Amino acid sequence: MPELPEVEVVRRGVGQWAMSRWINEVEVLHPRAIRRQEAELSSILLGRRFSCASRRGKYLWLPIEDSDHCLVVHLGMSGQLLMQPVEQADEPHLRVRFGFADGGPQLRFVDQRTFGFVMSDVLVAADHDGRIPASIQHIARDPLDPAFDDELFLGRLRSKDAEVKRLLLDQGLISGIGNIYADESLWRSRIRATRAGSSISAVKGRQLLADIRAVMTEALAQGGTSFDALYVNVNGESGYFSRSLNAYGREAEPCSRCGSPIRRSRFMNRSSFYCPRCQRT
DNA sequence: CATAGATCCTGTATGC
DNA sequence: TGCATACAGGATCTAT
Repeated sequence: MPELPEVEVVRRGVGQWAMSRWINEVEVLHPRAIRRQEAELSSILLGRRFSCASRRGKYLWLPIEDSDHCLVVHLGMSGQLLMQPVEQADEPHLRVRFGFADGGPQLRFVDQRTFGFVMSDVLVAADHDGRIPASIQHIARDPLDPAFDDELFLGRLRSKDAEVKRLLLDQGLISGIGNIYADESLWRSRIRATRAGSSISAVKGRQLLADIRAVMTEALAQGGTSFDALYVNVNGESGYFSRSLNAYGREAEPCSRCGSPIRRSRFMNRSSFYCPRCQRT
């Protein structure tokens, strides 16, 4: 599932291959993928160029040159942004095609489970620098953002009685974390997912934040190696299986720290993996 | 407001 | 072999 590191790899790929090229085609193959705004999408994009690729948490956006608009992209669970040659056959779950006047590789949005989307949006002033899409103003900065406010996050985390894992998954509190990196970060910090945010000490909270950054930075470093010129290689799944996971997906396998079998439990309609010995509370 | 749970979706894996 | 069910989970919505 694409989380912050995977989305960042996509951002770099799109930023390298889809910028400053005149857009002359927007073809929508599935209305759900664009939240039913086909007319807006075409009108803001045709005859224009993307100027750069930005990201906050799991959200990507591509500002449009000489415009207040942008293309917002969320990969959901199974979304992919691919750069594909024009002659390449359509993918089975191709949802939107963006073609360029230079006849070079197309930008394609492919999504099996249709939780992802691409949509047009207006850019508005952000709290500090630059502008962000209006629809993601409620998304908190992510832990790799230089402007992320550690103390603000820790204060909010420690003021809530909700379970710490749910708080990590709350994109309004800290963005970019999904089920996999939540489990991995909690494993590193030896914190049980069900613990209340208010029970986390300031010291432990800082350690958790450091572990979140460490696991994401390591994943990003590994994701970057599989990058290919014509294929923005982030389908979220293929990359991360090659990574060194300590908890996620390792039910019944020995904890790499203490040897106890990793356990799995249901939580928030999804699986949680943890070491019952290392993560006592 | 805070919190907990349901819901969207479809390909793959598993059970009988 | 065939059919039914479980599972994956990001974000949003609903109910309490």
